[in-house]
Amino acid sequence: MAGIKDVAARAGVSMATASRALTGHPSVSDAARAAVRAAADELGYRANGVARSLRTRRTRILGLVVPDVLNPFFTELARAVEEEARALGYSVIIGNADDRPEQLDHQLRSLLERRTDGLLVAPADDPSAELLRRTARSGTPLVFVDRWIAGAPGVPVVRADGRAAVRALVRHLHRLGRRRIAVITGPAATATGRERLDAFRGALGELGLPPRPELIGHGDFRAESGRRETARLLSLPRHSRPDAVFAADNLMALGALDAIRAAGLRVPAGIALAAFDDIPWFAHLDPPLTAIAQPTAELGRAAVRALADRIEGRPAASVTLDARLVARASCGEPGGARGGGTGRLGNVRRCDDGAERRERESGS
Amino acid sequence: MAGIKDVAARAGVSMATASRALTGHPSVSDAARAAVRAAADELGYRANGVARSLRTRRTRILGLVVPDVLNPFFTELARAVEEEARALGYSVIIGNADDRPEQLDHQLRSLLERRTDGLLVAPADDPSAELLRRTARSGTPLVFVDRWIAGAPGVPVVRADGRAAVRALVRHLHRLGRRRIAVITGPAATATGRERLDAFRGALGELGLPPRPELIGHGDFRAESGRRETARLLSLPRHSRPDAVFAADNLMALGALDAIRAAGLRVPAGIALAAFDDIPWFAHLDPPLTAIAQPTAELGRAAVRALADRIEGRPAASVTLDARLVARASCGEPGGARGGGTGRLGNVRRCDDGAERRERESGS
DNA sequence: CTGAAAGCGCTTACAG
DNA sequence: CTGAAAGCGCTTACAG
Repeated sequence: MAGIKDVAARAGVSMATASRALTGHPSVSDAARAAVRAAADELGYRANGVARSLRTRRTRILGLVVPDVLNPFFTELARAVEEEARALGYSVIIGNADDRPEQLDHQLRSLLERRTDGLLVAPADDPSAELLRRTARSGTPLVFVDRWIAGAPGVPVVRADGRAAVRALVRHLHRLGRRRIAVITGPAATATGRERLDAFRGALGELGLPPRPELIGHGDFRAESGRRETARLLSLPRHSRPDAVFAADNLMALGALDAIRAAGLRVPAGIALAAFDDIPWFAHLDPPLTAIAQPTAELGRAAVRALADRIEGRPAASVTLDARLVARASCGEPGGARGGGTGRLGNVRRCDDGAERRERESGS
Repeated sequence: MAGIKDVAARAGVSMATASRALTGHPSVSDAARAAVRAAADELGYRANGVARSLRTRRTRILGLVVPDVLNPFFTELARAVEEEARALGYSVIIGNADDRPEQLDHQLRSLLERRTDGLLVAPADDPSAELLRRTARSGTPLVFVDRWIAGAPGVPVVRADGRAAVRALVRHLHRLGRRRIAVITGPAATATGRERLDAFRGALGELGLPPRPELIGHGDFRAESGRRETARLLSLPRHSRPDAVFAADNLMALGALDAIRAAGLRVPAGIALAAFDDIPWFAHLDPPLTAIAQPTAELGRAAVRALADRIEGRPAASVTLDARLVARASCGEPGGARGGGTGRLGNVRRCDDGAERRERESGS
C-alpha cells in the first residue's frame, strides 16, 4: 500500500510538504498542494491512521462500554453515540460488559490499551469497579452515561432522571384502582436500579400505600429475571398477590409477559403491567404496554458532546434530562382494552410529565 | 503514562528483554521475566497498542459494516460478532451505513484508514459500491455477511438461505386459505431483498397462484416503507385487496402493523401478516407474529471465523445456513387466535423446515 | 538468554 | 513556503 513517501516522491516534494498538503496545513503553495493531491489520488493513497495516531497521540476513537448491547435501550444509545461521534470526527468502539464485572474490566483494559481518546461508560457499581475508578483518577477523559458510580469525582454524568416519571406511573396505577403494586427492580449495584426503586417506594408512601416487601422482586435487567420474579409474584397466596407489576426495564417486562401468559392471566384485566424504557414494539404488544420513555438518543448525543469537551480541553458538563410516562392500555383505560396504537410510529404518547429539564453544572 | 522504557529501567533490563518478557516470548530467563512483570505492575504499565500495531502491522481490530444498527437482526448479529471476535482476541469497530451508499463508503474509508485487520460487510449492491469492490480486489481480508455483491470474486459469503423458509411460509398461508398474498420487498439492490422476492414468486407459482403485480410493495427494510406500502395495499379496490401480507423484514412488519391498525383491521381475521426475521418480541405482539427465523448469532460467529481464517492465512470458507419458519397466530390457526406464546422465551417454534444445512466451499 | 539498533509511517518543531 | 531530521512507543532480526 502506498505510503506518504511514495506520494511525496511522485509529487516531487518532501514528505513534510506532502503531509502538510494532505492534512490541510495552510502554509503550502497551491502548486504543491495540487501536485500532492494528484499524486495521492493516482496512488490511491490512504493515510495510515496508526502511524498518525502514534505521532499525534490522538486516535480519534471513542470507547463506549455498555452493560448489555442486546438491551434495546443501549442499542439505541449506541446508535446515537456513533452518529454524534461521527459528526465530530470520531469512530466508536463498543465494548459489551455483558453485565459481568470482569467483562467491564476486560473491555476497559482493551480500550485503554488501544488509546481511545476518551471513554463513555455505563457502569455497575461493583466493588471491583476499581479499575474504572483508577481510570477516572488517571485523567483519561471519561463520561458516565445512564449509570454512574461513587468514588469518581469530577466525572460528568449524562443521564435521565426517572423519578418524576416513576411517580407519575405509580399515580397512574393508583388512579386506575391498583393497590397492590409490585416492582421488579434492577440490580442494587446500579444507580438506575436504586433510583427507580427509591422513586417507586416514595410514590407508594405519598399515596398512603404500605410498603410490602414480598411485592419487591429482585431482578437484574434481563428477561429471565423478569419471568422468574413475576412467576413468584403470581404464586403468592391470593390475598397478597399483586394487581400490578412495574418492571424496571424493558427486558424484564418481556420476561414478565412470558410469566403472565404462562399463568393464563390477561393484561390488564388479570394484572396490570408497566415498564421502564419504551421501545417501538411496545405499542404493538398485547396489550400495548405502558412505559416510561427516556430521551435515549439525546442522552447519547449529549454524552458524546460532553466527552468531546473533555478531550478537547473544554469544561465538560453533567446533563440530566427527564424521562416521561407513556400511558397505553396495559394498566387499564388509556386507549381502551384494545387500541393504544394509533398514529405515527412509536409516537403514541400521553405524557403525564412536565417539560424537559436540563441541569448543567460545570464539570471539573 | 509509563512506557516500556520505564519498565525496562526499573527491572534493570533492556527494552528488548522487557518487551519479550511482556509478550511471552520463550527465550527470557525466569528471573528477568519476574523482574519485568513486577516492574510493570508497580508502574501500572499498559502497552501502547498504537505503537505495537505500527510495528507489528496488525491492529487486532475487525471492522463490521451493517446497513442499519437499529434493525434487531443486525444488532444481534453485531453482538455475536463481537463475542466471537473477543474470543479470538479481536476488538470490533461497528460502522453503521444507515442504508446510504455514501455512508457505506465513509465507514469503509474510516475502517481502512484505521488499518483494521479485516472487514465484515453486509453491503447493498449499489453501482457506487466501487470502493467495496476495489477493497475486495486489494487483498484486504474481507468477508460478506448476510448480503453480498457481484464483482467481488473470492470473497467468502456467510449467510442464511431463506428460500426454503419463504416457500414454507407461502404454503402455510395457502393451507390456511389465503389466496391474495402480498409481499413487501426489500430493496432490489440487496441480495436478500431479491432472494426473498424470488422465492416468494416461485412459491406462488408452484401453488398455481397467479402473479399480481399490484400485490408487490416495494419497501426498503425500514418501518415507514412497511407502513406506506401496507396502507397502499389496504386501499386497493375490495376485490384485489390482499388477504395476507408478507413483510420481508421485521421493521417493515412493524410498519405494516401500524397501517393495519390504522385501517381498523384485525390480524389475522381481517388480514394475515408474516415477517422475515424473528425477534423475541414477536411472540408477544397482538397477535403473536408468524416469522422466518435466521440463525443470526451463528451467522455472526461463522463470519468472524471465516474472517479470522483469511487474516491468519488459512483458507476461508463460505457458509450457508438455513432459515426456518416459526408459525404463530398471525396467519390464522397455530396457537389459536390467542396464545402462540407459551413456554420459554422466544422459543415458541413450530418448524416447517428440515435440518440445518451447511455448505462449505473453499474460498480463494 | 540478552542488548543495541533499526524501523513501522507518519507529523512537526526547527531552520532556512 | 519548504526540507532534513527527530521522534511517537513499541518489536524483532541480528549479533553475541
